[in-house]
Amino acid sequence: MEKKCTLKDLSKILNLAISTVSKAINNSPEISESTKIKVQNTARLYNYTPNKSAQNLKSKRTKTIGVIVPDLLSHFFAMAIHGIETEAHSKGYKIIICLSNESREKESESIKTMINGSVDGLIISLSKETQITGDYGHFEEALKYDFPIVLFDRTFERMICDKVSINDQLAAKEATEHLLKTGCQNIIFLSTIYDTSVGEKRKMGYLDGIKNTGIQSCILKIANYNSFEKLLLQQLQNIKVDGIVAADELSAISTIKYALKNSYKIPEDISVIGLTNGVLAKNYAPSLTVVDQQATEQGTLATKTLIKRLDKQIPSEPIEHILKTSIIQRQSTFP
Amino acid sequence: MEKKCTLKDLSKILNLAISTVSKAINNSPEISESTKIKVQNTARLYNYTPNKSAQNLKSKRTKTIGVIVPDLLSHFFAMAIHGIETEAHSKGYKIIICLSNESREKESESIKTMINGSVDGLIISLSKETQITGDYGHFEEALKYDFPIVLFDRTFERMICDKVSINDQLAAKEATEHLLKTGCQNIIFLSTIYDTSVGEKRKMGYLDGIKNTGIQSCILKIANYNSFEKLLLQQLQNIKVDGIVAADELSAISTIKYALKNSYKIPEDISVIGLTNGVLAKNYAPSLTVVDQQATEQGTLATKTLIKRLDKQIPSEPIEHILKTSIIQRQSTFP
DNA sequence: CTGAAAGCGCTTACAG
DNA sequence: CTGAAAGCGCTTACAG
Repeated sequence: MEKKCTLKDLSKILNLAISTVSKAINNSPEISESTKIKVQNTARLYNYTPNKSAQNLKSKRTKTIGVIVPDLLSHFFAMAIHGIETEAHSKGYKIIICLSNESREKESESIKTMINGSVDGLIISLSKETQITGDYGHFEEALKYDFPIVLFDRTFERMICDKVSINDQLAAKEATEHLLKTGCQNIIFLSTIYDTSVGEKRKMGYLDGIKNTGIQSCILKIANYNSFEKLLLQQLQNIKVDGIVAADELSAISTIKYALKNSYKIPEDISVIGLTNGVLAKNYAPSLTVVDQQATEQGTLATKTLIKRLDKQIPSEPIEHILKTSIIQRQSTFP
Repeated sequence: MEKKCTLKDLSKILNLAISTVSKAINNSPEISESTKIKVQNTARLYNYTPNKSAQNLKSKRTKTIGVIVPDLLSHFFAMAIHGIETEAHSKGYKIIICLSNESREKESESIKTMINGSVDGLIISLSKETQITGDYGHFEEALKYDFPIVLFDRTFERMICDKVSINDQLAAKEATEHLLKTGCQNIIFLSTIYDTSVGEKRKMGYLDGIKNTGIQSCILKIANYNSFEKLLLQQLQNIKVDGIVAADELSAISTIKYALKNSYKIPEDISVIGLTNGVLAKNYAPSLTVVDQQATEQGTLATKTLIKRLDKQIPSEPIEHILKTSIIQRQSTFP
């Protein structure tokens, strides 16, 4: 491995001071055209590129953003990160990704290793465990030093920092109202994520949606996909159901799958609406009507907000963005 | 924003030399137990954490790995990155992710910004454009300096570096043979990606598979999903077909969808096998038999190889790993 | 216009 | 056992 060329190497080769070489390379107006050209040419010749760690050490900025998400395999986070990366890249930032795997411990560890000069700011969607335990101690240090953090999607209202989210409660309410509009009279809420803040909000939205309609609320919690079919069938046989609001994409698709398998017609017997969009929703037969969670947009906006914060382009009070969701009408509900 | 505590700060507080403080914190045997304790306590008290950029500058190592992939939205890469992150994390490495968006330009840019002391090594899956143009000039500099690179999945045989991949041609051959084994006699190959290197290899594998079986080869190319149903039906009415090898996941799922819609039974009338695994394949009804591309495993192995290379635990000649693919038997083919 | 010097925050070989 | 000094590679205020 050849050694990388440094300013010092160039200065020796060119017989100039290191500082002169540095300025010439950075196109400082202090330096004469002729030496600039000379320096830049030999720099190119020797494939000189400035050492990032050294630059970061001086500038106290790394031009990288840390991202901590629960996982990458769910389409939502993959899309969000896509949005984050695209926006970051367009502003000259790189992103470092850490996965919390829904574990508070790993989230904590990631925060710790990233806030020590590895990144300029953090974009985080909270892990399930953090939300369940309600223990936000691992954010204390970062917040104490005013380390810039933007929370997105899975946020925590009492944390003082910038936030980007959708109104999950409203989204679920609109989903419920959509079913009402298409004529459903017995709408239940099905959730496999009832222990997250998002799951809770969506449930509340469902309750909002049926308020004053005379519909009896009914919430079907399913902890494990192994018992999905059994629990769903029990429910369908137990009370009349003609509409289901599912708290996420996979549970909505599973609902359709098992309902069809047991000879229910979708949407004739049961309309199904899901609370996130993804490949499954789009390509399933029947395709799934969903409330879009604006994954890419959340990522993009979180990044924009963070960079503005870093550039001190926004007032010091935390900003909270709430994105509008929209319903994508497909085949699992009546038009 | 309070200033972060540094060694210098601690040394002033403790009335010790910076070097002593540094050694005490790093548990050097040179330092007496008593001062170690004193130093470590006040370090904790002041929330001291070493500055990463400074450490990197000294050690010339960043303990981070750069990852460049074409996109994140395809399940394959999301899984691969999942594997990379998990393995990297377990070895104390962070990962920086850049997306090439299938563009050679962006790939090149990412390489350039990462090899300057931002990361210790690179894991890359080549962009489509790079593969089509065959222009690998942007790797020259990195290779010249023996910068550690591991290529995975979309590799380039003439590049001298470590590689991890599967044998696409063999995978398609095995898919075809799987259909033969289950009794199919009229097997066609369906592809929407016939213009990529991978698509070409899979087609070759199909041809390998039917060689010496007396089966008439038939390749159905579909350029656009808008005409998918029409072209598929034409084909099915035109000649007898009882088995379809689809070149990727979505085209396999679409095949099932439109076949079912037109009253063909899967697998009774037509068996379908797809060449990548993903959420769709797993959750569709019927679920799709696939040749698994070992996404996570490719990611994991690429990371292991890279870290071994960084630790100089492997001989200097490049290593090429070819992972065995395996068939995941599901409902779209007979057992 | 060029250069010497200080400093970013750390580590480590060397003295004492 | 403790500390002074050099150095990682860069930038920049200050002299000349």
